[in-house]
Amino acid sequence: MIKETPRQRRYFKTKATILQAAQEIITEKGLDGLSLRELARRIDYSPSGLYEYFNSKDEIVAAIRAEGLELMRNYLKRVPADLSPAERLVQMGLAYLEFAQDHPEYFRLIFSHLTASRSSFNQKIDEGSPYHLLLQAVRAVIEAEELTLGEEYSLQEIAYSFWSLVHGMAMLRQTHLRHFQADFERIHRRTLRIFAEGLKNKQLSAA
Amino acid sequence: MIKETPRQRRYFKTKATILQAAQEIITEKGLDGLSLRELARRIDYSPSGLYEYFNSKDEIVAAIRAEGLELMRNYLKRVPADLSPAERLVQMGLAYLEFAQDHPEYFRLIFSHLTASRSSFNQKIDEGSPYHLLLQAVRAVIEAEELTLGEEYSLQEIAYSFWSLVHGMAMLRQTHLRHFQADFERIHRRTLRIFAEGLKNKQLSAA
DNA sequence: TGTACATCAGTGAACGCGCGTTCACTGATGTAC
DNA sequence: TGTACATCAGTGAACGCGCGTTCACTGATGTAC
Repeated sequence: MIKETPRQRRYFKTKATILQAAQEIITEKGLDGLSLRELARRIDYSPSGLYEYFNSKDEIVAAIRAEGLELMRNYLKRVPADLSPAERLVQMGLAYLEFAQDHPEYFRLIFSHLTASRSSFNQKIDEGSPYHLLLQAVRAVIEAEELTLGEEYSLQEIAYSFWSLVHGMAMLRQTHLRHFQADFERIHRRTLRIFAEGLKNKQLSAA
Repeated sequence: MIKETPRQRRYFKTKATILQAAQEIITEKGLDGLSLRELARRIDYSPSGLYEYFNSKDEIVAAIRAEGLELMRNYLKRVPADLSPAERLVQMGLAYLEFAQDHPEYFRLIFSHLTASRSSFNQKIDEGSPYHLLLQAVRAVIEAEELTLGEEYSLQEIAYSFWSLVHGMAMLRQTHLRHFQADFERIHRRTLRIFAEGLKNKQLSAA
């Protein structure tokens, strides 16, 4: 194993400090509110000093986006494996919503700029990606019920629909319904459950 | 009827020109790309001249947002009334998606800043608002089937779910899945149909 | 262990940019008699 | 219809701001002998 020199340790520590401060600013003021000057001010640094660690502002933002994506993955992976497939799918959706609620700025950051690496259903899915986790959960429901899907409405399309549903809930809650008071948690749980139960319906492909 | 003076006519015409140019810029470069200087340049005007018609940049943006909302309403109102209630609901969702696809910048503008005027399910709904149109379509489906809803999962919650579904589809398509190739139109139609048919299921409230 | 040197981390000033808004102004348009 | 005056639409320069990035630099830290 390679030993870390003090210099390297210091380097990584500073880098982490920068990212943390940047994340705080984004949380407080949104992505538009992030400037290198303020970032430097916050950690008692000169703006030019940041260029020792990152080549541009974009690079900093990209690093934070990656952190956010990792955090989101963790929310989804935290869902227990020993639930019934349908209930697991529901919990998956709720975890997605919880992430969006707990870390709205990460959520916005991820979806405002990060474009999917795949460009069609045929391409290989990045294992461990949020979408992959979701797709597996949907697959488990289908397989548990020994359903055969209509050729048209494939597994991936169902996963996409489920994703759209929770994504829309998360987005609306953050934007248009920001000040709307309701027991969203209960509504979401009920809706997702109906969706998951609906998957068991043999007539899926007949619509 | 009050006669329009030439001065007034000219005034409204210029105002419209400004808004149109602003809308074009937003379409081309997004909201962040809109500046009063460029706007003025485009219509051969000085930036300060704009203040004859609007008190601030925000006022211009707000005017455009209102236009966008009106346009969206038109998309939804265009859905024929003589369809079966379920099919009408489906068409409503597709119209929403079509609007988002045709006018992505309007769509983003509306949902990035415009906050719902209501703050709970109990408050009165603004008639003619997109949400009101949607809610009526959902109501028609329920009534046509003579269903009684479980007390918990009310009409408005169903409308909210449907809205979330189409909203998520629209958002994902514009952001994360921007470069993803698929027959979205077909997938959307199928999914919305399943949703609408699902509403007829008596067990709705038992989930 | 001490010294000479190389590398490194961080600074401060400056560049060049575009922004929204204000304000004193002027020439054109409309109005009253 | 002509004239004197008021109103109006639009200009151009300036204010004050904050931005990302570059660059010559310096003092601190590490390295080789």
